[in-house]
Amino acid sequence: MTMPSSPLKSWPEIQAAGFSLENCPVRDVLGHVGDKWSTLILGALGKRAHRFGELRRALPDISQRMLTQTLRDLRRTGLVAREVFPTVPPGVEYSLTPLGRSMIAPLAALTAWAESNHAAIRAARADFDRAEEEARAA
Amino acid sequence: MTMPSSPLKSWPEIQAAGFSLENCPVRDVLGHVGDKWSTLILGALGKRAHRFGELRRALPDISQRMLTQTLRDLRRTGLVAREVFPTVPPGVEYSLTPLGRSMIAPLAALTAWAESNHAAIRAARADFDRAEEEARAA
DNA sequence: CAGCATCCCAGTGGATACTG
DNA sequence: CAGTATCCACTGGGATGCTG
Repeated sequence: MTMPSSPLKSWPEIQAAGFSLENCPVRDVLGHVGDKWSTLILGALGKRAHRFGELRRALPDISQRMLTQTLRDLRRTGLVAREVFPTVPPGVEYSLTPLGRSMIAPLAALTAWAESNHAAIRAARADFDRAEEEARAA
Repeated sequence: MTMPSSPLKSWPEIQAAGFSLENCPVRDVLGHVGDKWSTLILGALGKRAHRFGELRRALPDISQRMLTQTLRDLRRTGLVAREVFPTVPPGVEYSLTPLGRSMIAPLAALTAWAESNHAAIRAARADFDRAEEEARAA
């Protein structure tokens, strides 16, 4: 997702206008949720702690740049913990913090919703695209 | 958020690796969640149906380009309905579909989580940034 | 009023190469 | 092994102007 570096000024008005959108943290969280990789990483770490390389293998399509960066972001938000083992070769283990674990439930609720409604969503998409196609033909 | 136009091939492995991430619809939904504007629009429409212009006013910072585009996307996913009133001047009303309404609950669960934990998140960020600052100083 | 088209820049994220 | 650094292509999204 695209999070603006400069804070939006008018969110107070926005949230007043409609929803439970706090100043920033909500956006931060939703940013992670919408992020292509964050949820995948959170999911993997939800199962068990992973080493860096394990995560790479678990998420075949992620570049190490994105993995590093996303992990950094998740750590910064307090969702993921990093532990370094001063062995040779060095090992680094990532795991969910208590905060991160507490997020799994609501996140899972959303993905569960998505899964149980994915038929409807696919149908809606198909309908929409078909209707659009017809419109273009006319 | 950034959704890839070309589907990822290896998600089967990815989801096998860790989480309940269906082929695509879940990503579609999470994309909307992470999107800068979708949740705001969903929230506004969750309160009541809005006209195009009302939405613009409710979301002061959105450009009409993004509003149009996001609404289109939400309609395509089946979350939002559009009704045209052939009046003069023409009026268009947007509202949540039943599917859209059913999504509000899990979405609200997540934003609720974010809100009740935003203190922890802010603290984590501050800690992280401070530690980083120290590291740079050293 | 609602919304499409064009232009354009900043930021995101991939590939690759290098380090502790 | 676990990153960091550089380069670069792509696109998300803002501003502006036009149409039904």
